[in-house]
Amino acid sequence: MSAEKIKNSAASLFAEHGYAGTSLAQISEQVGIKKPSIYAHFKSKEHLFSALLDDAFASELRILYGQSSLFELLNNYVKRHANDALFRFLITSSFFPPDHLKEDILNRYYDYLDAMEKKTGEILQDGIEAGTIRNIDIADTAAMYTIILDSILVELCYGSRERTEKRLDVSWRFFWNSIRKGEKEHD
Amino acid sequence: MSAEKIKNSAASLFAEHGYAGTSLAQISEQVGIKKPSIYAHFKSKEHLFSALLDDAFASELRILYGQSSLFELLNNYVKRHANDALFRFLITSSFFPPDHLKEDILNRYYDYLDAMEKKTGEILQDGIEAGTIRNIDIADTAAMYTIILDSILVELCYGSRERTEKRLDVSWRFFWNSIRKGEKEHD
DNA sequence: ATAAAACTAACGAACGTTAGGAAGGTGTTT
DNA sequence: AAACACCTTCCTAACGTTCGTTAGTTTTAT
Repeated sequence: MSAEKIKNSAASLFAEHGYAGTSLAQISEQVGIKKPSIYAHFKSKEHLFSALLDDAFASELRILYGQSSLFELLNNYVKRHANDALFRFLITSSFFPPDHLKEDILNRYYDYLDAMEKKTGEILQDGIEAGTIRNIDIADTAAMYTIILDSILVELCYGSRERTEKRLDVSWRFFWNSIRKGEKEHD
Repeated sequence: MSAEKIKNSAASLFAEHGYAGTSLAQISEQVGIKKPSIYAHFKSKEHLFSALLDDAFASELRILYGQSSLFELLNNYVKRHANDALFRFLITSSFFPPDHLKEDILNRYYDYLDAMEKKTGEILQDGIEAGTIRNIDIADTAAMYTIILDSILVELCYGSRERTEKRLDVSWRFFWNSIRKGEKEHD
């Protein structure tokens, strides 16, 4: 299916150069078709972008709900960033949305964050009940987890793998050290 | 001076719409001159952008070196974001640089981060010697501080003041709680 | 008088988009 | 089985607009 090829190319190009910085000519060239052929599959540049957004948010939610470990979820983001153009597209578009979709994207992103804080809260609650996590304030801790996640996403944007891994290591040690159960809470 | 007016308008437009998303027509219109008049002050769109970058990095370093409190430095970022277009321009351009300057910006941004981690390390060292901070690993802690800073910058990008303040509050409590001296380290 | 800073006019290139038609496959009617 | 209409997908050609930029000229200030 050529529509899928268009989506793939568009996702990686939008992710790298942004909405305004990506032309239909670039996309069609990467796919190997002529520029107007895109219109056989998508009504406009905006519609193509919106279709990608739908895919990206849906995919992200699916992955989120399949996760049950806070560390693995973080790790999952790092791993996917290298190969998943749709994921990179989503990060870029959330950080830097085109004008006409700013509000829409923001709302959907906040919805996603809410879903994630809810999910995070559930995992924390499980940990408390299982006795592996101290009796922390769940809302605050979930918020702190989101903070760490965002900082990981930032580092992913800059593209240095080693910096990201280091950041993941440091932030997780701080975070885990703050919530884990144990007689000695700092090393 | 009209060159300054151009810089101001360009900074806020670049910050909001990005390099590719901002046209010289928009800039000149906001300044109140005709489009070609920009060329009396800047050789090209790229040169205008580069001039802004120089200003922004210089300004940021100056502010960084004038700071002596880790919390105040964070707070300073939040406060400036509302009024300082050059600062917003710097964040946007660092997160999402135009292609032809990607490498240059990245290097300068890393230099800035290094300067900040160094400065952070000094402040932490002072705190340890003064007895207000525990005997933590300075490099790790400075890295963690940068993580928190980045997450604040992310939230600033999304523009919700209250979310930013909440994030500042939560992250600082976690951070400070992890490094401050005190018989009881968690509430 | 001289130089800087603004203007009008226009350039070629690139943009997103539309019109109109050719090629190929699918299913229905004779 | 052959002929038909139909729809999808791709094409070429071209549209109007906007882009960054240049040339040449006039205004403004020193």
